[in-house]
Amino acid sequence: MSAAQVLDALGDPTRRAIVEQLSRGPCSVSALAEPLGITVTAVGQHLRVLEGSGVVASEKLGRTRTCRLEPAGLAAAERWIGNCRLLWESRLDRLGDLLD
Amino acid sequence: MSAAQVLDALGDPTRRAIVEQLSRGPCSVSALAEPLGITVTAVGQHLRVLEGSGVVASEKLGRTRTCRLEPAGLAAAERWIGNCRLLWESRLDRLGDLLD
DNA sequence: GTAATAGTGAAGTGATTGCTTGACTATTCC
DNA sequence: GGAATAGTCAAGCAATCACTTCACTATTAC
Repeated sequence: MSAAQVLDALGDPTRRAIVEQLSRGPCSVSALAEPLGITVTAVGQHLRVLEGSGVVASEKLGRTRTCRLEPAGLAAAERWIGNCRLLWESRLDRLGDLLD
Repeated sequence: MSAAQVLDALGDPTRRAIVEQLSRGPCSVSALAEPLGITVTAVGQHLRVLEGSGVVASEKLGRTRTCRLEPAGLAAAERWIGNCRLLWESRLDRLGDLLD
């Protein structure tokens, strides 16, 4: 669940659409595929990436797999981006202090 | 400077390394290329993507181009991820309330 | 002026990737 | 039992992508 894996996973528009859909609630594979206009096979491939990065979790009950968001995965990416931004902004702050 | 463009840009390990380097301070193109072990041409191509997404800004003085981080671009991606996560977490909270 | 430095542009290449089809394996419903 | 449903696996394909080399244009240094 490294930030690198998560950002790799979020670097694709279809996977972002899946994440957006899952943020509104758990979902089956075919329910994810339908609004995207792609096959369930394609969704399965994206899910493998999303699960591998820790952004999504799923479990199969009977013949349907239910997918849900894994907030900790998203949080890892948020921290990476936030850290870069804050590092830079603190530099800006120090520069501001120097100018005062 | 849409979140989609920023996440597309951050979906590549080399571009993330460039962002990490720039978070420690402004940098020339060749100074970015050296630790990465790639050509300045390759860095220039990545910079075009990063600038197009609003994560990086640069200006050319004389013959050297100085690149710096643009915090607003990173913030846009943070907001997108945070929004997905919070939407889902608030659902979890409501579920918790129901169970009480 | 000449030489070295910093970067840009065009073209090519090999690898990756997002997606499809077709065949197959459970599971549920009648 | 048989038919429909939900998903998985293996191959294959077209497009994108990250990177290179080579040629070229400023700018700076001697």
